[in-house]
Amino acid sequence: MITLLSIYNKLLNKYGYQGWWPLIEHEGNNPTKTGSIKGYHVNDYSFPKNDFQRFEICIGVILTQNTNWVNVEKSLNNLYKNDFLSPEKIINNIEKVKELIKPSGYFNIKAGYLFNFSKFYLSLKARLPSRDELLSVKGIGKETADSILLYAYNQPIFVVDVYTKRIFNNLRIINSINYEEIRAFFENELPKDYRLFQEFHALIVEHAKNHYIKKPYGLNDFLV
DNA sequence: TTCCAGGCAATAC
DNA sequence: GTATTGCATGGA
Repeated sequence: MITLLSIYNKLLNKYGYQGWWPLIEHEGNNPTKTGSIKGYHVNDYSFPKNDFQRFEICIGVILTQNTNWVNVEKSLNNLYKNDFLSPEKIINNIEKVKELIKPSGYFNIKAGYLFNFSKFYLSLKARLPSRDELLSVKGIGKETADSILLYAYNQPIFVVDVYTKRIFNNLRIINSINYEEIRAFFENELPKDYRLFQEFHALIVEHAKNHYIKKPYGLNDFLV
């Protein structure tokens, strides 16, 4: 009997704690994996520590839509150096935002997304948003909403990305491309622990980068 | 040069 | 519900 928990443990044994979500406003306790951001916090789930870190995570989640994380780091550093990692600054000068986030691609579209989210974020007045509220913001789809809830608000919501679908369909553990169906499967099979969900999703991404980029996917996959 | 990257919205069936 | 397309930079 293959359980999701057994797969999680195999991934953890092989790749170790991933330290997600990386933060630039924090001296991490492990070396940077790629790029310039060193704020990976290995086996420490006490982040975000404050509202600044929470907002930074949300911005990073939006910028990394269909984009390499190293490119997102460049944009985050640009925003940080120019003191643009706040909703007030973002809604105040959208043209400057476009310039600063160019490295992470789709900069015209994403600047609009950051504007929409910043307006929404301010309207919350620091309270926890619901999933439906997040999904009502143009630019926030299912994966982005769930990533924000899981990593910025520590809510036990399982994030389903293209890698999750690729790996678990390939292993014949699921047979579905439906987002909500897959999310429900993981959330029902696993203990509802946000720390487990954060680590599991990060490990899925790491495993996919190693074995699920080039076809045939997962040849000799050690997970099963 | 080509391919890919921690998606989303709009559109067409 | 599912499939297709535009959005863009930068690294392998």
